[in-house]
Amino acid sequence: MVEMRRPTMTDVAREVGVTAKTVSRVLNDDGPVAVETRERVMAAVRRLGYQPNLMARNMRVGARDAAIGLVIPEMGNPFFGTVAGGIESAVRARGLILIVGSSSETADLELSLIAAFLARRVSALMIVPSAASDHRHLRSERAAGLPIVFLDRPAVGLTADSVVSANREGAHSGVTHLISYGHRRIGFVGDVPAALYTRRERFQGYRDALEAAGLPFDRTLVDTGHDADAAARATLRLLALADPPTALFAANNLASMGAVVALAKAGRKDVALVGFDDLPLAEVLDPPLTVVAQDPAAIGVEAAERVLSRLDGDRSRARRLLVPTRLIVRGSGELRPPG
Amino acid sequence: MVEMRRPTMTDVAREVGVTAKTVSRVLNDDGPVAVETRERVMAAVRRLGYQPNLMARNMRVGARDAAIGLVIPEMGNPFFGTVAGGIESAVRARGLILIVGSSSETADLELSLIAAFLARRVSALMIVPSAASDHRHLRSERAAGLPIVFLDRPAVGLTADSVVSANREGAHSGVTHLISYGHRRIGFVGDVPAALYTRRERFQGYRDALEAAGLPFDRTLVDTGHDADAAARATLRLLALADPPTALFAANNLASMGAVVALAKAGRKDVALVGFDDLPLAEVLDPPLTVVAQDPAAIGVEAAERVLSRLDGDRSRARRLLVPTRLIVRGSGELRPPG
DNA sequence: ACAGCGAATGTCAACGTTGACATATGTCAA
DNA sequence: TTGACATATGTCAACGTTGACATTCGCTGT
Repeated sequence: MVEMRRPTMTDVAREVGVTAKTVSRVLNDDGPVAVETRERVMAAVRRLGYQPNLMARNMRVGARDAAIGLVIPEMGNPFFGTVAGGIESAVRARGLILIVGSSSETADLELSLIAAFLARRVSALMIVPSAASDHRHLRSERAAGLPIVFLDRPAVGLTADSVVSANREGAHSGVTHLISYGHRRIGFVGDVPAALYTRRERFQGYRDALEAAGLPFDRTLVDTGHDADAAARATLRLLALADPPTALFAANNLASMGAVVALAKAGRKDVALVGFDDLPLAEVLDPPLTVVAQDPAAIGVEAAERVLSRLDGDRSRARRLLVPTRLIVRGSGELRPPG
Repeated sequence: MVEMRRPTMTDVAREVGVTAKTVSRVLNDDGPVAVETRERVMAAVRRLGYQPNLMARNMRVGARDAAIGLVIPEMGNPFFGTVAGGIESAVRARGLILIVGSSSETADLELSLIAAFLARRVSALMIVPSAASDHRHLRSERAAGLPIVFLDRPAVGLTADSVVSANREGAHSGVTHLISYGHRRIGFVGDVPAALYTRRERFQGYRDALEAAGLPFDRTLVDTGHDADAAARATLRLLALADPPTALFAANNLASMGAVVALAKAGRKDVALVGFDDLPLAEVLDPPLTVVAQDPAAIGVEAAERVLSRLDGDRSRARRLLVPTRLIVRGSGELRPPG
């Protein structure tokens, strides 16, 4: 099998006996072309398996690629997958295509992904920033008119649109819910402190709720796990305290999974639990898991619409959009403290 | 704020007082450049915020884009998300970037995504085919040397590499497991028949297992649900039969979720269940869910390695790679039939 | 003193496509 | 018959980059 060079417009043109420009006219429905010529061109296109070269086209017309670059921390996490799905469905009608890269939650990879996207002249950037990243370097791009929207977490060092969950409010409502069922010692299981925006916001919501109820903040009730296993261990440490919590607030989906597993394995069906972010099968757990549900698809859709309106020339100032959360009451958050 | 034109190599060159070629040499570490010139060029690059234009570069050098196009049915489904994650991690070291599009399980969208990828001159295609698609149109690309690998489901009308789960074997082992616990009437809950490769294979594994055990095949025990809700309804229909199954085999993750939910809501903890594809939290369900686990990350990694070796010039004939499944015994599949 | 050489840089064309403009042919009204 | 005009096509250059080749300069060895 001979390795064939891919046909160009010129090849098609030669085949038909016209110039490349005529082929271009046919393919772009530009200018007048005789019906018969059009047909012969299309036939040659099919016969040769011609595929237009978007790189050359974009370069010639000085246009950016009809693609949107998306940076997420991990592909496997269904939260981000659903966000990406929301974006895709929202931009599809515009003929835009999504380029996705995962940063593994590192600033380095995030940076090189962004560079890769910029080198491909994407039409817009959508970024879920990793913990330690800084976005000052994007200022010149923003000045050049590139739409940049941040998702789930806001930009650092750059004024730009962002679409995030109502983290603080959501955490506040979840913790307040536990308090309303009589709990006074409520554990917090979340990500590594400080670094991550969502963790900070949700933690603040937790503290606000305690304070609003006149409950003391006890730092021994706060523990950390960056994945489900670590969260499970953190949960067990909290339960082993001399004066243990009667309820837990898990600040993200992995923390929730860890807490659920730890409670189940320890046979502790008496400990109340509210998770941030919904989980599949939460309703059939024992007890069914009460959660503060986010709406990842809506985050994606809203962010995509922000991008589209920027592409349409919206020059209004950058906005932060809060996507509301919803408390879903299922059982685990309505257990009362013993005694 | 003035909308700035993005700087080109020529702009950088003018700034430094050299020609574009010298800037090119600096940026590509090509040919000799005086240390001082190099430094001044780099300074100008930073000052202007110059980003190389990959489209122009690729066109000039006649190279394909260092990107891989991936078509999956849905972004939100964690199975495909994990597959994509596996691919990404495997190709990252090669500096390749992933372009993902979702076909929503339709042949039309799949086709237009593939066209979009080809127009961008991706270095390789990775495709999870949708139900009704045909891949004859890719023959010329394959002949031109483009690596094309199919995942989860094989190609139709095209000889190409594919990486799929050991569906038939896995289903066989799951059903055989149920049989070994004394079940003789085993229900099958899966996708819409016929169309989908995975459904066909798993169904065949189910039938093979019955036959190997000398059990009759009863078509009334086979029902269909294309999503979790539909699968839940299918499960309830099966349980309502005059002579109902004592065990169920759920042929994919959504079917499993539907079956789990239906059994839980109906309070039927006596019905045995084995699911195909693992679920998060399966271990803490009541009873814990026994599954035939796939390894989506491994599918992604294997497929990516296939692509990389093809890119490295491997011209051996197309292979189908089976990624083994693993029976994870947790409880739901070890319930014995009543009586 | 000078050929010979390597280092540093420049010139030019080309990748595939399309915008701007030019040309050729046919049609129709005056 | 002329010219005005629309239709159909062609020519040329340019997008930003880099390969091939040319030029300039200072240095070395003889």
